[in-house]
Amino acid sequence: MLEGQYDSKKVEDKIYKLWEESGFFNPDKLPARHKKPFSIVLPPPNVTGVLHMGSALMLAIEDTMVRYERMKGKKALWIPGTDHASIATETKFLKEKKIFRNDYMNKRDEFISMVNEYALQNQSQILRQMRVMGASLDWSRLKFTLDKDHSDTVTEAFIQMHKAGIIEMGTGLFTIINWDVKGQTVVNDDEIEYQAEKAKLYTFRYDKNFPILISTTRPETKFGDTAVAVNPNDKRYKNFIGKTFDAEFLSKKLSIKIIGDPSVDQNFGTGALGVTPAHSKIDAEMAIRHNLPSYQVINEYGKMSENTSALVTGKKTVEARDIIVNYLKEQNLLEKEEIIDQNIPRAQRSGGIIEPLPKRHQFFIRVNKKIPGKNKTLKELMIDSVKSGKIEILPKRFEKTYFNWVENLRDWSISRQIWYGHRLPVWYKPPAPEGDALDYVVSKTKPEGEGWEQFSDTLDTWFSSGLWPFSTLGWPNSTNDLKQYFPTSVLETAYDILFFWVARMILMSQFLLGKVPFKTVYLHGLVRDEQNRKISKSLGNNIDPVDMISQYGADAIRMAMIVGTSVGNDSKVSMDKFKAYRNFSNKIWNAGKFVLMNADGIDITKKPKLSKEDAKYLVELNKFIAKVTKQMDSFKFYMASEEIYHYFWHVFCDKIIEEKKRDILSEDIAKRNSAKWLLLEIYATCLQLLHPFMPFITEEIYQQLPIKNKKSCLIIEEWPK
RNA sequence: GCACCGUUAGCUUAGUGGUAGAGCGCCACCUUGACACGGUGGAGGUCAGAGGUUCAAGUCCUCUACGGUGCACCA
Repeated sequence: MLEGQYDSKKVEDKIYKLWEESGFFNPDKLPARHKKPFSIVLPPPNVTGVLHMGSALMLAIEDTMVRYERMKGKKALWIPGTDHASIATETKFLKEKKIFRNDYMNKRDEFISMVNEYALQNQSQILRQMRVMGASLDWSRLKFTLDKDHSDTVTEAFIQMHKAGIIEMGTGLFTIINWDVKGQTVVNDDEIEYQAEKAKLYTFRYDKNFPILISTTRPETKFGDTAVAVNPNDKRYKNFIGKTFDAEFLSKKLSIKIIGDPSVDQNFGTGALGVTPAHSKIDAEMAIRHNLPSYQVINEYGKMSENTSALVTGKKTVEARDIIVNYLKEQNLLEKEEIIDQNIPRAQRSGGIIEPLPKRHQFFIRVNKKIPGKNKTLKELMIDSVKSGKIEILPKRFEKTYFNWVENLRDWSISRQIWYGHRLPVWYKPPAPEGDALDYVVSKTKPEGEGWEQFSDTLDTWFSSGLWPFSTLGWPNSTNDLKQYFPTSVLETAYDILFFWVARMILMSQFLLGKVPFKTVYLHGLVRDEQNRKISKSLGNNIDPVDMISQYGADAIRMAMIVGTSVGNDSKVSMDKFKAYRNFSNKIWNAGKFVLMNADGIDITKKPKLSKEDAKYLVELNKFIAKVTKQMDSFKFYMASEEIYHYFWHVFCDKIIEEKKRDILSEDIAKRNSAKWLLLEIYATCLQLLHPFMPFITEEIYQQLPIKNKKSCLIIEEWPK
């Protein structure tokens, strides 16, 4: 019997165990009425740490969807997993343990097993937290991105894409990559964050005989200049175009060709810019257009190479800059020095400066290359997937953002110089020759013969994540799961990984399976605190969901996160909100006490003749069910949850129960039975409606309801009609 | 520079053309036999500003202000 106040601590573990033992999280074990498949893959949390409020929100929304669809009679599958998150995990590991990877130069395996151990520790905690949230995940299908299965999938995908020419090795000299000096790896365009800073724009000439003044914020790169570019329409410079001048910059001899290129802005600086093909993407593109040579002058440690001047060789770039500026001043070559606004690029993970430089033997996914046999590029496929309506993004406005991003997409650099991750299935015979040319073989296993070695680079972590929706279902094998559950029904995730992840999954799925990976993308927002600040450790406003759950109960936390959180919008959490839904849990409990107290001798399956008033309440209930169902079907969980809250508390408890108290004490047996039946009926219905949102308490009470022939668990009870 | 979003009660927000709604908080009263993690009642809004469309605008259009986000540029 229900008694006292609701105590979530006594209930939650017990109920979760009951569910796990029932087996119903696994769709194969659901009763026969569950036929039509419904599937979601859980965005696998990074094994970098424990779950945060954002993950809690994600679990709450997805579990609500899955439980709802399961009750509606769907064969509901929700696949759990975790992500090794190569770059994030390795960076965090090094930082936390104060380890330098260089100390393990010849002990790669040892290093990896250390990171892996760290990852697995986090993983086990994350999996526990998911259970604490009440997530109805099918644990029998649990995956990890470094599992053998998934790793094989990654290799297979690489091989297929390479075979089709969609993965290619870049030509080092003119392939300028974003080099993270601190993290010692290549990063992709979208792994860079720009920071607005004041910078000095220097206007000077290379030497006193050079005819043109150029402007730059980075004089130290000028050792690599092979041209000066001007706008072809610029009258000031028209006559110089096509001529080549010898120059001496500090002690370094340069040969500078004057080129006309329409990309040059006449109004910026002097309207003439030194072209440094090795240290700027735009300059490299110009170099290709104008057939210019390219010389690297900054190395991978962010220091000046020997190919510069003895004055600066070996110095860090900023030190070199000072030396150069002083030299220019002394030689009277510096014309002007002005402060301008500039965006300094930094690596998102390590915080290190990004140094654009050329790098050999890097692999790229070509997004603008026609796919053999399809006559379309990856970019076009990505756009078509959404434009055709095969994928719907909620809220709709993110479709525009998506198109905008895809249209501006450049080739995806997938080689990373870190160790924790999927190693490229690429083999070569060391030593690699000088220059770009390299004989290599792409293969699952070491090729026949002597001397083969595997590339030391690993793949961008998003390459692996991009395969997740079908890798988890068994691709490349044609499994039952793949046949039944792919494309998945809904992909639910935070909007800040729309590009990183969602777009990549669409890319991969379109190329490898020729299908979209999911039908609906439901994007949720960021979780903020009461003061509208982003929740982060550095702000000290970090809220631990597990902590909150032990204080207020998982159901309360889930409701607090869902009510008022409409699709795509940021949400706020506060203790007040948690408390409010903890109180609601208790209200449900106490109402249950009252209903059960008066349910003696009532058989809910046998509707008695209802009083006029009670019949009216029943009609209202049915209208209410229809309304809530409609909201659930259109992903308006924030609305449905609030409606049920309101109906339960302010209609059922405040109005109906209070009124029926009289009838229950009435002399009139018919009136009494009508009232008692009505209360039990509405109460049981509310438990069902509330179950997707507040699974623990509703299940706990359901187990005690005096209903004949009820299901073994509320989780497989039918959604009310 | 381009784009997107937001601006409704003290706070969080719903409301996708027809008389301003909810939750929390606040105030007053009530220890009534489910519940004080409760009940009853109540105060509180010129829907950011200006203009327009319409019989009718929080809702559609234009502009402005403020706040936020994304992308691009970054010589």
